[in-house]
Amino acid sequence: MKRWTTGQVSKQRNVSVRTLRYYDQIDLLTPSFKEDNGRRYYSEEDLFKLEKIIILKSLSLPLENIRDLLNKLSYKQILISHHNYLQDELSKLQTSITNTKSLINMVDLEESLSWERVSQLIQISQNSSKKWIDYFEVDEKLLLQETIPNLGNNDRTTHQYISLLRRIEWCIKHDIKPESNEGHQIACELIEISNDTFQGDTKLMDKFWEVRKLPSEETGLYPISEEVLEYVERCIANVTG
Amino acid sequence: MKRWTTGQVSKQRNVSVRTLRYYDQIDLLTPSFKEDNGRRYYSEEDLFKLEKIIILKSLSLPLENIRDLLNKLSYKQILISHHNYLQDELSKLQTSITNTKSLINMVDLEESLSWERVSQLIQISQNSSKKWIDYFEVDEKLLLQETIPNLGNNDRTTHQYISLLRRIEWCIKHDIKPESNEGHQIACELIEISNDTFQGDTKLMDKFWEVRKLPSEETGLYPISEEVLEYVERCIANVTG
DNA sequence: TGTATTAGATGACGTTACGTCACCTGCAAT
DNA sequence: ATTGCAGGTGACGTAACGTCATCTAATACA
Repeated sequence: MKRWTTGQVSKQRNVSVRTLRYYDQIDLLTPSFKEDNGRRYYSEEDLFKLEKIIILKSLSLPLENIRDLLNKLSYKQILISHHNYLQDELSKLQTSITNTKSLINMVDLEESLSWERVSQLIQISQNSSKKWIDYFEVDEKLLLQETIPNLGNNDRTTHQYISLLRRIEWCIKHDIKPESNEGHQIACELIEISNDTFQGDTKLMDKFWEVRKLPSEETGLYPISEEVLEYVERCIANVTG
Repeated sequence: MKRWTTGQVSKQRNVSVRTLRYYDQIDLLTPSFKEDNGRRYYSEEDLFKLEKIIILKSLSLPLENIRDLLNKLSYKQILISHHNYLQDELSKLQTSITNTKSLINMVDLEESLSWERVSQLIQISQNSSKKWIDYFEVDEKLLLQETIPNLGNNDRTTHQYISLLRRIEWCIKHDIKPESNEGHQIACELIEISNDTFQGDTKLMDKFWEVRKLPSEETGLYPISEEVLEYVERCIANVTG
């Protein structure tokens, strides 16, 4: 029967010798053989046990709990809970990534970050976003998912869309009416982008703007103030009406 | 101007009050206002700083290092490194998931697991010992390396860059011309490293050196003096021209 | 207005999962 | 014979807080 020393196990399983000694000390993994000279020798079974420990540890389970669990759980049970854990982490990671992308875009697009905006964005992504899409029908979803700028994207449309929002904010700040030339210009560009996005489906477009008006905590969309939304409505009404 | 107490920040950003006090204690995040009664009040700026800290911490960067470079890195640089990190985690997770799945299948199919098989599978997913610094760009590494002494960074390229810069400074001090033998040698090594770094992308390489000419407060990069830059240009021109 | 209930502050000690250090031992190799 | 490892045993150190006990000021409410 094969036996391994601490050093060999250490190299093989990428844990420190100290760790092995520690595990022995706290009675988590005691090597099957211990000779008079005090040396530790690990059996194949021990290695499996170590592997179990490593997996359970990766679930951020404290060693004390692992010790209690080790003999009660089968390898399969452990693997399955590990798998579930990984899946959880995966979805967390994915929202984290979109979130980070959004922030990067925000830094790019806004000259000065306001805490309010950033914190809104962070908050939204903390309670699992992506809810806005639930307001739509299956077939509508397909189109939207691909085309709606969600700030996590780096595409041109997103940038255009956001720079338009910035321009609107600027207009509001400088008291330039939606009925002015600038407002007209903005409306035209908005319509162009929208046509692009919704591929001429005006009904869907209207519905989208309805959803837009809901609070962003609910929809998980990039937060747009009431003022801006009103401006959009008015300048578009001015053009199309 | 808005101010937040420890409790409010704690709830908002999901960190414990103890943590905030600790960060104050170690001079990592000292609240902008501290009243006679001893209470801590955080400003908007403080919140941004906290957010930066949280992100850098997620790269498993020790708090001490975070303190040293918090002011030297822009929000965007931090976000991008974070993004790199997340991408890395994602691919690690994905392989981890696949491996776990196949292990579960193995347990299902073979009544007895052989250690050899299992260990093969697990070994693959382990060896990526990236350090936090690896999530930054080449040029940012220079800054980091300089800011945080004894970084223990094994990145050969960064070391080469720094030692070359030292050599150039030495040459300037001792009035050794870029057209000299030593200058020639330096140029050759520079070109070699650059080729390595940018993998033959000369455009990117040019841009790299262009950016270097801007003041470092603007770029947030490792400051290289005019003299050194000129030396670089001259000795490279001497070789390639 | 007085009082009860918090929210906040300050030490001080505890915690986890090891790292690190000093020093000792048995054994194979030169 | 000695030298160089690979192994061992305490003992202390560490990071990033958690968790008391105790005190004080701010706020809520009767």
